[in-house]
Amino acid sequence: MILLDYRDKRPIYEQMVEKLERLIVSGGLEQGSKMPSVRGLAVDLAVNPNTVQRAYTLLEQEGYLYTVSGRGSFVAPEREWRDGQLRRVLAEWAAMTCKARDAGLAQETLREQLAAVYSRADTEDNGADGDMG
Amino acid sequence: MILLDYRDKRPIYEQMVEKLERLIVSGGLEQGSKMPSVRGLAVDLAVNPNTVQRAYTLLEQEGYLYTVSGRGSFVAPEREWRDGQLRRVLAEWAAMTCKARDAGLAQETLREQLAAVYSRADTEDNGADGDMG
DNA sequence: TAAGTGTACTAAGAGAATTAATACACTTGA
DNA sequence: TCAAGTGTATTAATTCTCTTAGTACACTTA
Repeated sequence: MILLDYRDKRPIYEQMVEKLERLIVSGGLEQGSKMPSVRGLAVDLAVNPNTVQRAYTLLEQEGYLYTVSGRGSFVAPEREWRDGQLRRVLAEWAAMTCKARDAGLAQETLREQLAAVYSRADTEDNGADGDMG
Repeated sequence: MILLDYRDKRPIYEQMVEKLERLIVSGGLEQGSKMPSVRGLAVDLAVNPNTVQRAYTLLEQEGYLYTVSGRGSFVAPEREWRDGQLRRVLAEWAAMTCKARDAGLAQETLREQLAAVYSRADTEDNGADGDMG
């Protein structure tokens, strides 16, 4: 199902979350389908069941899975995790905006930057080098 | 000069950075004046010189100090650190905005949120010199 | 040269984060 | 009812990063 990269410095559970998340978003796992059991996947990947459990818990918190105790974990419908995703990012963004406001940045400045970011919708990440002077 | 709080769970160097930063911003240390030497302050606070060194390095990166090897560290002029501060926060904010954009949030949504954040600027009333160009 | 300054490198210690071990609780079907 | 499957909780061992300390080096000035 997924493959672990042992050269990856991140913890196993984090790696699993990323890969499973990607798998779900890409449609590799159908909505409503049953996930492998905690123990099953643990054996499969040769890790401790608790590690799988941790990954599943995180995925559930993000809305990608839902769990029925005694039955198993299942892939959540897209609107569940998509909304959750957006909500989470928006909350984080608002917090950052508060911080910017408190630091003394003017609303106009941020509005300009906002427009700038959306005009260059090509680059990957890290729009850290803007010109503001 | 400053006083360490040993009940504070944060690392010493971080505490020092905060207190010295506050001291500089408040005008408690005059621009261009010489900071205590790394060893001097270390003895004064009963910590290792490297800890002071680390705090000074961070303060320098943030523009609060400048250093001349063999001579000492000095308080930087206000425009240095004020601009640096704003630039840093703005860069962080822009990065976060890129992330929000990539997650699929619409520009309109962020514009609304931006306005919302600035309309409830209630928690702090004083120190309202928001001149930044 | 000597005494002051900041700097670089390495290692020890502490604490948090990660993973493992184990026992418990729920659901289903024979 | 029981057995085999499932997720869950608690605690312990381990690993690892961060912080701090020790020490030696390099630069500036008098």
